[in-house]
Amino acid sequence: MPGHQPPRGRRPAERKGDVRERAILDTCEALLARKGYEAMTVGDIAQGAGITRGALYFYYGSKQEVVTALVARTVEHLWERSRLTARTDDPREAVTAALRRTVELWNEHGLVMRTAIDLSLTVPPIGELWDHTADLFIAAITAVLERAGVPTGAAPDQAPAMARALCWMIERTFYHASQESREALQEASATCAHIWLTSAGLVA
Amino acid sequence: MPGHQPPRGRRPAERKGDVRERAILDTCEALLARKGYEAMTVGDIAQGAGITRGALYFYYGSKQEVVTALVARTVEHLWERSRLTARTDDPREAVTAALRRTVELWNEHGLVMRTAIDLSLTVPPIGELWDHTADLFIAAITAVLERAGVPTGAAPDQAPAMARALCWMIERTFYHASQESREALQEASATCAHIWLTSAGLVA
DNA sequence: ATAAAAATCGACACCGTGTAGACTTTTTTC
DNA sequence: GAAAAAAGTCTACACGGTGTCGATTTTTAT
Repeated sequence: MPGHQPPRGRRPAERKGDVRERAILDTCEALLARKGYEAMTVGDIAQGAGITRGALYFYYGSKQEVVTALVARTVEHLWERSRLTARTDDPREAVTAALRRTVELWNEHGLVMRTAIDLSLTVPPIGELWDHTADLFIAAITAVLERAGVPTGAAPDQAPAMARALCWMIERTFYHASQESREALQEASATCAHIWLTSAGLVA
Repeated sequence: MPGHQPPRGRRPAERKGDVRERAILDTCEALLARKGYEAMTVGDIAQGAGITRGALYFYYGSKQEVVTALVARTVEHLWERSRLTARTDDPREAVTAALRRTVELWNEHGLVMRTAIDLSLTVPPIGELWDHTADLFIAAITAVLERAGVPTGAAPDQAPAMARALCWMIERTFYHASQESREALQEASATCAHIWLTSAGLVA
């Protein structure tokens, strides 16, 4: 975790396999875009990465494992970005900042994010990854709601429950919009912002 | 469509195949609950319905077709229920009535509804079925919002766009809750009601 | 009763998966 | 820089699920 372990000499202490691994994940992402999860075969991925099926199984035990690794790589990115987001005291500003960031994430990683959502049910490790990601968002939304004066508590009309519903609204709305176009994503963002602000009592 | 064609004699003019078809769909639903879509095999369904794989292919061309038929049967039910819902003039009442109905639907058909959502991407006919269903809900929500004074128009903070976002919020929230318990569904309903009412301007 | 239509079966060919064992390349160690 | 170990790669195979075909039996209509 802390690591990086800058190679003692000045040349790459990078295993050949590390390069292959990245090639596999990149190919997987490309194929996901071109053919979709179902149609994509282990042979396809191997071929795209310039090796045979047999060799691929040296790295990953199944198609699911490959995709899980891809999702993990992407989701790592999301967490990174969340951590780096500037804190602000004004709830209104927090909402627009959060949604702007979300638009960026979906623009860059929409495909993998949609795949993660689709596979959450069937591939448990992906489900956990995505649940954790959602929890981060929910926590962030909860914080904003509370700062805006929505009471904390377990009741269905208090911050945590509302944050969960708003999170699902955003997830699903962006999920659909990201299949359409950048503009759709932009509008989706505006709509979500409006509902979020209204339900936080921040709109007269 | 109008039909029924009450059998001339007093015996069933019901093809043997009609019974089998129902048996297949019922078995499919049971297996979906027990093993999930991926794990369920055409052989399993056939066996459960008391026939061989070969015979099943006489009725349906693939596992996807079977599930599509099951979704169609269920969705038919949803449309039916929507049509029979009493019209009311008070928006507040309309919201609670709509959500009460939604809770009932998810209680009864949660499994198939979740399956339909999961397969919307990969099985186009199911995608169409579900899109159409969603459109009905969106139209209903739009109507309530407009009656509550939210302006009509294509802008992201006007009725149609908001209705879409609210629909996705409800879908996703209920999707998750229906995996938990009846109580979760009940609370989900309360939270959605609160956000819906607030964003319609119906909560002081 | 008989002919047509509907339903069922078993066998087969195909395709994707995952594993095993032999072989080659890269890295480490002395 | 040679030998040993580790990492990487390949081909071949066995398995399981799919969808199709032609033969056969059962049901329905006349």
